Amino acid sequence: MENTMATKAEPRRKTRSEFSHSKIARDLGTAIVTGRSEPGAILPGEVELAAQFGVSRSVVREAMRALATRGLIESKPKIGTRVLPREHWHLLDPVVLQWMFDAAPSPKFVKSLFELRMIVEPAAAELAARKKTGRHLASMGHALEEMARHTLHTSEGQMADQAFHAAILEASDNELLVNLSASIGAAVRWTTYFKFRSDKKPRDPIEEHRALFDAIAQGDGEAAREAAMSLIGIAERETEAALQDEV
Amino acid sequence: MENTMATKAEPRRKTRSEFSHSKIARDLGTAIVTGRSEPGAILPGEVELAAQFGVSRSVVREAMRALATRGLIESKPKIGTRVLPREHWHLLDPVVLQWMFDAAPSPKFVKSLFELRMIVEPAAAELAARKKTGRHLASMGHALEEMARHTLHTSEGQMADQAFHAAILEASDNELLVNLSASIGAAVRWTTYFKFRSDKKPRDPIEEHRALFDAIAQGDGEAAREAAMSLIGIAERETEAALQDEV
DNA sequence: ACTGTATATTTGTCCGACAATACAATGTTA
DNA sequence: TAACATTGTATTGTCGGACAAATATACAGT
Repeated sequence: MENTMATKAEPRRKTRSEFSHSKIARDLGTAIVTGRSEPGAILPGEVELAAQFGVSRSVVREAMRALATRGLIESKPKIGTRVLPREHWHLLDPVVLQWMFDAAPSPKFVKSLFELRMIVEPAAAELAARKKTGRHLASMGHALEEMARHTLHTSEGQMADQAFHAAILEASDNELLVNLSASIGAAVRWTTYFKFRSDKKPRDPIEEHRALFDAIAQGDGEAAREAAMSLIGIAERETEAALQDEV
Repeated sequence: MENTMATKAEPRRKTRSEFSHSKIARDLGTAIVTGRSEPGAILPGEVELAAQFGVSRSVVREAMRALATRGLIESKPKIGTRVLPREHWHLLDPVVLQWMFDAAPSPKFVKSLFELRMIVEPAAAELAARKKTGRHLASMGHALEEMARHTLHTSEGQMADQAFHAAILEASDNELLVNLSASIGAAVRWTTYFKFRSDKKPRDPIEEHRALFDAIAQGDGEAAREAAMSLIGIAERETEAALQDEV
């Protein structure tokens, strides 16, 4: 979605020039989720914001609409635009999640997120072990090979990692699980990939991935569940390390 | 949120006059989630839609922005506005979920949703049993009393039901679980409340609620998990019945 | 003290115009 | 003929100004 991924291989990947309203939504959105704009506070008026950003009021309004749709703000005539309390935020919206992780999410939030992953993803793996088809196993196997060949230090290996987990979710045959885990997994993985300082690279948990694959291939739901939990545990430790490494 | 709830008791609850862009977003959004606008199709141009709805292009654009934020559509110059394939939709967005259930969701979707609930909510109940505080138990107990007094056939009883489940989620001390389960539970419960034909009212699962409360109060995670699963099973059967009853 | 009214401020909506984009068609050249 | 460059064109993106609607605040009246 957001083209955060910088593949230096490609000569000049079409940047898909970001539109103004999108940029402004991100500016205001990150200000909110990072706490720079406190819940309950009133944002500057639309005309003032338009002046600040050097755009027309229409653009500001479209950005506002995007934020309101994500439960971050609420606008009323004569009142202005108020930052909503945190419990209204759509924290599982992929973009909101991205904004949270682009900054430094609180340890408690990270803990909550991995608590949720510990609930959902092992269950998804178990379902996948029960409902898998040959096609799913083929994509998983292929992705696993690619991961092993390129390692997670290359963008090809990272793509393969994503593909592997996406294939598991697809195999679970539950579109809601796909929706939920995909956005979470994506946000967290990109964070890990990009924020790690060069001297402490995350290791390749290739053995654990293979264990998960084998469990699913053999239809062993319980083993799949445990393998998934093991992988999430690794991811949690690495995410915490990556976030601590920031400034 | 949407004021679908018609409490005939109150004299004239402030209707909070719906804004045009919101109405148009709902019109187009329901057309998409119900399949009347097929994924891949190009919607009419903004000027044409503005004419159809009798509003200005700005209003149409704000509605579009809201839909795009929910992953339903994508707009590009010269191309137009395309309905995105289903896997892009934010199916767990409360409003999208509401739109799905305002119409007749496919049996497979309902099955997926309850599969997810069966994963998440028992886990939340288990967490609540471990992390509960006196304050949480107090609200749960109060809500339970109210439910028993008013029954689910009154709006007071329905509010109490919502409050009971909300208190459990709060007790789990995980804001992401709250976010996830709250919107799902709300959409499904409202559907059940309002779509049931008058001759087949849902029964009050007051015993099961009390069992869940007791398990949490005693800190018995396993019993809480099982009580929650039992309640979801009941809800699933009643939701299916309510949806089948539609025309 | 309370109630109703006036006002001011901010968002909501409208209109008309131009710019940017990316597909389609056409022409150009090897 | 086929690959490539150019132009055309339809649609969204952005702009600017204006008015309408809503509502908190201040004020007047009882």
